[in-house]
Amino acid sequence: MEQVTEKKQIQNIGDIAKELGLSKTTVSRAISGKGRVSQATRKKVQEFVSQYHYYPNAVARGLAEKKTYNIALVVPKSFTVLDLPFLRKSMNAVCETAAERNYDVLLSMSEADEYMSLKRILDNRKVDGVILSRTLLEDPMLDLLIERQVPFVAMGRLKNQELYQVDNNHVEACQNLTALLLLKDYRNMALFGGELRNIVNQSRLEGFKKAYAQIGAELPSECIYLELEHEEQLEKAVEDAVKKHVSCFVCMDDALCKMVLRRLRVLGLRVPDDVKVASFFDSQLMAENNPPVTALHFDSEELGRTACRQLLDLLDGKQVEKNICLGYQLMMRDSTT
Amino acid sequence: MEQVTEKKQIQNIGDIAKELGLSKTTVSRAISGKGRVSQATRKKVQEFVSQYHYYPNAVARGLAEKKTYNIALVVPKSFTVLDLPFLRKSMNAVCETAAERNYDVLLSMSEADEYMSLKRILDNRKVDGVILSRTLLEDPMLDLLIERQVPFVAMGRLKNQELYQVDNNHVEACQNLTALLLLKDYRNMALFGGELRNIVNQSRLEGFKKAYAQIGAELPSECIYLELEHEEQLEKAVEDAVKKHVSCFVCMDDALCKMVLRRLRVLGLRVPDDVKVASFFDSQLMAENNPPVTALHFDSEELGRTACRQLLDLLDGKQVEKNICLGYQLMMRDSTT
DNA sequence: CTGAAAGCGCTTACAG
DNA sequence: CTGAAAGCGCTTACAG
Repeated sequence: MEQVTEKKQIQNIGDIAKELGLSKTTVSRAISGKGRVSQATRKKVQEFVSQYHYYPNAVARGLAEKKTYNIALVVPKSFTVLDLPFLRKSMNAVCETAAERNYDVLLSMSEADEYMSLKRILDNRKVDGVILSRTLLEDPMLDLLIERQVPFVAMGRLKNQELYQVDNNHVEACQNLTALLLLKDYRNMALFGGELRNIVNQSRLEGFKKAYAQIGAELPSECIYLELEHEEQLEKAVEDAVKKHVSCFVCMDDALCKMVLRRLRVLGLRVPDDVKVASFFDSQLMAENNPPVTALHFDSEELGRTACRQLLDLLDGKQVEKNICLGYQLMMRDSTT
Repeated sequence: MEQVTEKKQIQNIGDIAKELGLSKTTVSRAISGKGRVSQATRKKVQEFVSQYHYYPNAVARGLAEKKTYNIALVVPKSFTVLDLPFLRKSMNAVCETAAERNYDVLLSMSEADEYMSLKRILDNRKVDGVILSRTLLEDPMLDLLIERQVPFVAMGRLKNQELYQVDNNHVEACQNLTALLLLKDYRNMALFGGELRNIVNQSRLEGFKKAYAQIGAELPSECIYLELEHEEQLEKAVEDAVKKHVSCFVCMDDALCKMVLRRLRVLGLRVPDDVKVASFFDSQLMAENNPPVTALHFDSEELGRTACRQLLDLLDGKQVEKNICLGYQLMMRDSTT
């Protein structure tokens, strides 16, 4: 009476075992590749599996192995418009690298000092490890991760060098760009920077200072404007710098740089004829500006890929370098000629 | 000899049952709230649980219930710079809404016509449902989702109205903005649009046309430039429009609008004195432009929140509206005065 | 109201 | 090389 002519529904290894007259154990081993199974049996199982498009239930496997095959990627909830291409590219690279090793990425979007989203994920035991997309001084999330003993990797420099981290060499990059500008004899420089709570801004400041030390020039401390967040603060800083006859405006990132450029335009100062402009962070907007802006470029895909590999290797129990340092490019453009 | 004075490690409901002299069944029921448990027992369990910061293993629960408490969020891998704030905000809203209901979000980044990332996630049975962040005509991902019978919701209009989708009323929004411009007597209009494969661009075109029909004016078919992707194509289109004495440049999105503005500047045409400009998609860049650009604004957080609720309700077996339509705002700014 | 038992779909000692 | 059995940490009929 029943119609059983349809293609059998294969839901789990039990079904396969029944069809093939094997035990679940053997089927499991043939699929996973772990444990010894005869060539013939393995081939039989594998052919069956691919014929029926069977994929083992990753959740069940995880439960048995006490793993989840998921990692969490923590990204800032709010970000300036201009930082996003960088973030997106590194997210892309993380996802791709994870997928290559059959891991999935859980998204945790949170603001600074807010880690409930990550806490929920850890409480629910949904991930094997975590990737942090930026680093802050005194980040409560770090304490949470350390307390829970969850393996994690930070994209960006961390205060504690014993923690896993991967970063571009911002210090050296900023030092080199600053030194080049000094060598071009752009001596009246000003530096515009954001929150020093972002460790990357500390690195940038450090690089800037090192260039002066290297060249043997005196640091223009009165022209270093930091903790700039709002447009008004920046406008005041730019005006102050103009009063001090600054002729080379160095910005810590592209968002600040965009505001500086806008302000200079309002003040009627032309780039590069009247003043020079450079940025410690590149983006499409820097390249597209008229004139194009000299900037430091970082490969965000490489950053994401490296961080993800580092974490997955760590999860696999491999020996992993704690402190990986990546390179940078100096994009010399018209704004500093 | 042994030191057992430390706080006991509570790993699972078995441990709790042992400590409290109850069965795992009762503990499970007390925690989940399902099934009858006496007030006293429930209280005892709950107090124990919160004292020991115990959280049930979501993966194990999922396996038993045949659920994962995960959803996948599919976002485009490559996106123009300017689209991102919109995407990020809706992603944010999806994550928050999911978290409120104790669901997590798996990130699937993929290009058009490429669905391996999603396929992997579905094959591995890692999610209960899927949210699509944009809609395309003839999207192979849709076929995959339908074939696999995975519940999903699209942010954006779908050709098949029987599928779950939530969208802003782009047609009406574009119609209204166009009509307002026509009523202001900006009759020499041109429309600049991207790929019609993006369904939202179809809606925009439809709205534009409807406004002409509504006002009873003749559609300037020769000034409708579509499928513009590369800057050169757009430049040619702008020049052609200028030749045809177009005085109001309407752009389908902010990215195109930015290019149009740049081109008009190069051609020495001032906004709004010489020509007017409007965009069917708002962003920070439109508001910050000099002059600020009239544009249609959509609440991306509302979009994400609504899509996520729709999906989670669907997964809960609730009755869900198939076709949700959200509003819009007309941001009338200096570029059209 | 409570519990023993079976089950979710896997893995993995252990024994043969 | 292969398999029966126990286990991962939960849920949920079923019985009392």
